[in-house]
Amino acid sequence: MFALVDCNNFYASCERVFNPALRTRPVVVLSNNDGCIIARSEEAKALGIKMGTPVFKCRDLLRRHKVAVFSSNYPLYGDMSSRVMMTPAALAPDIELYSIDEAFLDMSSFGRYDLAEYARLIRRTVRQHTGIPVCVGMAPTKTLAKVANRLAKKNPVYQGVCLLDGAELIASALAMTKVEDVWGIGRQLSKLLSARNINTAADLAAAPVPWVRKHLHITGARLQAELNGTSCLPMELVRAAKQSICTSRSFGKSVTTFDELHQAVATFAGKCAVKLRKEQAVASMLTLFIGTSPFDDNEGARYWGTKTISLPYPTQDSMTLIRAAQSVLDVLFRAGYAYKKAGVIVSELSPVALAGRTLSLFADEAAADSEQSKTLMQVMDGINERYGRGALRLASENSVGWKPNQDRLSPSYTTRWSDIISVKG
DNA sequence: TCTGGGGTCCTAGGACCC
DNA sequence: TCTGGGGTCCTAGGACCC
Repeated sequence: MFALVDCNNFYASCERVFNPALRTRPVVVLSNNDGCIIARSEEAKALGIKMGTPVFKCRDLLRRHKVAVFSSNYPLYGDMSSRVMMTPAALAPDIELYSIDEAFLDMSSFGRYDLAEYARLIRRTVRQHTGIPVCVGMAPTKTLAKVANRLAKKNPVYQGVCLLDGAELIASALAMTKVEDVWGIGRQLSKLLSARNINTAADLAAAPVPWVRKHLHITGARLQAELNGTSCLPMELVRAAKQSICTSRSFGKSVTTFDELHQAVATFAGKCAVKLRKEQAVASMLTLFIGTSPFDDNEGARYWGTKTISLPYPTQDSMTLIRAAQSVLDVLFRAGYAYKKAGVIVSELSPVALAGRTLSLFADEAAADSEQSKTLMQVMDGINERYGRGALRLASENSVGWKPNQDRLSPSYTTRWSDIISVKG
């Protein structure tokens, strides 16, 4: 058996924990740059606000119903996530942290327990320890645990806990679940399926296996088996090493000058370097992309440029990565456009422990970050760890011209002393 | 005026190897 | 008449997840 513990309306719930006055108000949280709505409390959902709606399209509705609107506060959500996960981690032998607000638990050794009662214990304890409401779904496969969790969320009769532990229960759960709500079935596949009159999870479970294998490929075949009770997706107890790391942002206002774009690109490359060091990895490739708004009606005003280069050697050094990104910008930049977004991706990652083993073909070229670079980066990370992000940065990292909008940011209640003090004051 | 960010996996086809 | 077998790597594109 697998359990899926999934936080309810996670970002909105995080905002509520430290602001009880919000408990009776609809709450929404915005994407970076305050563009779209990406989290909604139940009340906000009831107002008909859809996931991903651009704020400017529902500004009136938000005002009319006195919806509390927040910029996204990732330091807060990330920290709350790790607090939430401590409880299920303590209550089950194995946990897979699946996303910021979800975890799978291995319940296979709980044969002698009342599983529904245990699920209620998990739910109650998370709520008590963190203030975050969660739902728990349990079933013989991960995909069915997802189905169970969804039912627990949607239907109040479950009171936040749904256990699917028999053929009949599973069959009726599948019949109640639309195929597009199944984990792994997105917009395109559900279109394909409905054209074949496959409309519920039960229909998909019963569809001819060769047809599923042909049109939904190996992932779809696995999914179908999971719906039929055969577990194909094992617990993944250690997070796999990252294959790529991306830092990208939309800009608060259009950027037209090379200098401002240059600073943005340097900042993103610098952030990628920090993430690389945190991951204890080095990168061999770097991709830069820059672009205008894709929503501009004037097609001549649109531009999207992207280019990937090999780095001189696998590196996690901020200066090397920033210089590389800037050299790509020299190639991609076109004057006369109103840039709205840029990003840096580092890829071909390998563990830092392996770096430096490969020598350069040309003896006089460096093949890895120097000892000096390593020490310098260590000092920089240490200072920023102690005095806060951005306390020490390279001169080219600058956010004056392109800073994303973040007008409705809540305090970082759990990670920043200065924010708490200002709240009190 | 105004539209997110960060990831993964799979397939198909071409090109190549011995 | 008849023309091998077994692979890898790379890339672009598509689909999905939260």
